[in-house]
Amino acid sequence: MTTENVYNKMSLKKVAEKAGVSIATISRVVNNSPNVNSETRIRIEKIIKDLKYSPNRVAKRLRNRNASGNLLGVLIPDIQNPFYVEVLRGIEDVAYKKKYALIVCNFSQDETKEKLYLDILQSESVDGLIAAPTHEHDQKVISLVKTGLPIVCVDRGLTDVDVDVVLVENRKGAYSAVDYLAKKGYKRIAYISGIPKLPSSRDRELGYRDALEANKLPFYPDLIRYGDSRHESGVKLCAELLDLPSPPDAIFTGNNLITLGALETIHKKGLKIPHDIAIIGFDDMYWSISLNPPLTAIRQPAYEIGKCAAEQLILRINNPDRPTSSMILKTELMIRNSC
Amino acid sequence: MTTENVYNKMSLKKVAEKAGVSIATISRVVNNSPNVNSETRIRIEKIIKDLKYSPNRVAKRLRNRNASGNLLGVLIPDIQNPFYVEVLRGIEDVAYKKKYALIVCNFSQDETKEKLYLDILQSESVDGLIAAPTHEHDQKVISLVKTGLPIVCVDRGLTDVDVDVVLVENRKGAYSAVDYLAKKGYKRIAYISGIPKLPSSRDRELGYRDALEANKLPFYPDLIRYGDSRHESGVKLCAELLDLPSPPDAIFTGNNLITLGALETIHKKGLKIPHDIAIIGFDDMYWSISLNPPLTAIRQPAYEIGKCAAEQLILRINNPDRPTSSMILKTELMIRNSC
DNA sequence: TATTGCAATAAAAACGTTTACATAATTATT
DNA sequence: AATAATTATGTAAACGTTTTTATTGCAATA
Repeated sequence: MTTENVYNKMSLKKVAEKAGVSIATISRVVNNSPNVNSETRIRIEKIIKDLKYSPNRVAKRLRNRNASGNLLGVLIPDIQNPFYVEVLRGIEDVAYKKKYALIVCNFSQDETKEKLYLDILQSESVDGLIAAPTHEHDQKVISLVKTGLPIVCVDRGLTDVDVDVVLVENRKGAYSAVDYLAKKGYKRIAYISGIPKLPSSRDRELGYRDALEANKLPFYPDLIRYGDSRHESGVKLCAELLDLPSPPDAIFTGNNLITLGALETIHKKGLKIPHDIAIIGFDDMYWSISLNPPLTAIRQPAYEIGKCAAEQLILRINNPDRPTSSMILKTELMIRNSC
Repeated sequence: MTTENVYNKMSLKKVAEKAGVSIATISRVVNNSPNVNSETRIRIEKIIKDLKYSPNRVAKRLRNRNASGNLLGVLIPDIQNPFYVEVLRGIEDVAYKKKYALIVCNFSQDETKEKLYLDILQSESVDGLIAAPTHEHDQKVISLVKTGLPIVCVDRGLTDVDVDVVLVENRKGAYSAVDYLAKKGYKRIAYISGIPKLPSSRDRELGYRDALEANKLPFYPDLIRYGDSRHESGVKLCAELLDLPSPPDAIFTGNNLITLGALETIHKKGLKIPHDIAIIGFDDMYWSISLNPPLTAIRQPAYEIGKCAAEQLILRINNPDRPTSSMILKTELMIRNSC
């Protein structure tokens, strides 16, 4: 285990020595600043290439804190959820194009972890942050916004503070799911909600209730269950519902992971979908078609959410004074065979 | 949009001024260095707390490059593959415990992107790197290893260089899958391979051939198809196989995404699993049980791979001269109903 | 009392940049 | 031809740390 090359890393200084010129000049050619003689520029460019010099991003960030460090922070609640993976892909694709690297922090719905990661991100002087806060009163994120750090919230908004946000029509989406169920003739429609303090969960509940009302279906408090947006919640709450004296004939699941959990329970009980129980999920997955049976679901444009968020963020970084914007993306009902 | 607090960030200097003492002393108390008067220490600790000082990680990394920067790089080939997501979770859990942050780079099987990300990672002075290189002769990663940067490879090894590695018994795993198929009486077993230049794909092919031979089944070159480890590969190559004059009666799929793609094709064609065609996948997913039908698969301990890799890496960072190690983890046959 | 040793602290350099300012050399303007 | 304006380059400070070296004060030793 030799460590020969570790200390070989090039620096402006070394290039400057080689070129017999000051480091300022090198810096100028690296950054395409004006006021450098074109012959010198060409000569230096060659040397830079020969020496394989590339600027040190750490020094750069230290020097110009919060600008041109080319580093973005991403704070997501649950990397196990395919929805966030897609969002991440969207972010990553635009970040890559614009030469930004990403510090990805997955806080696993754990507020302590979230706080720690936000501190780290700040301490790393990221140029900007894309975050899905734990809830709309997330103090830590709010104070970070107040700090002036460019931030875009995805999936979840923030109250009491003016911030860019990209969301999805949760209420409408949920409405269309439950309405579809009702129109199909299901009478006892249950809702398994994700973490109730999330605005998105609440909006979906609102859509659920809207649709019941619009279809003149009674609302049974027993048929709504609150979980924590995880697979286990789906497993457990679905079992509770099915074990009810008068169980539901259809279930609307609040997110990806809950859907998967609910399916697991249904299959374990040997129930037939949609004959014994129908199911419709909020959040589609590209392999929903391979489920048993192919899952009918509300598709969120996850990739686009990430893409828009990253674009918004970069716009804000380059122009901190632009007015804040909220983008609300549309959902889509993907009809397959689970109801 | 006020930016009031941006420049308020505390620094050693500001704390030192407040405390009427030099920044060296502050640094010493922050790092629990010896030789500081215990009264002074207590007094300063209070001030640090009052002022909410926390050290700047960027400056720290610039000062001690490649040590105690508390930043790790992760280079993964495809974030859409649930396998890597699990690996990432494993890495993240141990990183979090040891106070490391992660720069996650997903190169989407794109070598250009991979190179760029490796440059960035190096330029960010990460303390160490966990990587799944594009293939075993990956020059860029090899040269990075030679540089002395602590690296551990996951899922894929590296030739011509001594590096820590955590792998899985690919050949044995594939063998047990195909052997299971053969013992069940399937005669024409196909294999849809991931990218053939990956050692893991080749090892799985070896296991496939071993099992055919051990079960005295003929090897039909037509029944082996090479793809690129993506969903689309599974869709397309599975269709090719099914359209053969004499199609296979069972398919062994080389990874997660290929499995999902193959399932999609099978379902689209209206074929019944396992009646019309059997399938067994390399890589389990926690929702495999919810597939149609529940999928029989070879489980890789993905989370553990990530966990081990991160542990190895941190050990190496703390002791660069320890001998390199390779960990080979076991696979497990998860029997369900797809064959 | 003069020397030594030790503990506590300060001073300063270094990491690799960018940039405001200063200076030198060249060109344009009158 | 003298001056102003412009261009090219250099110098040095700053970003926030850690660490080596230097300095101070004080107690212990002879």
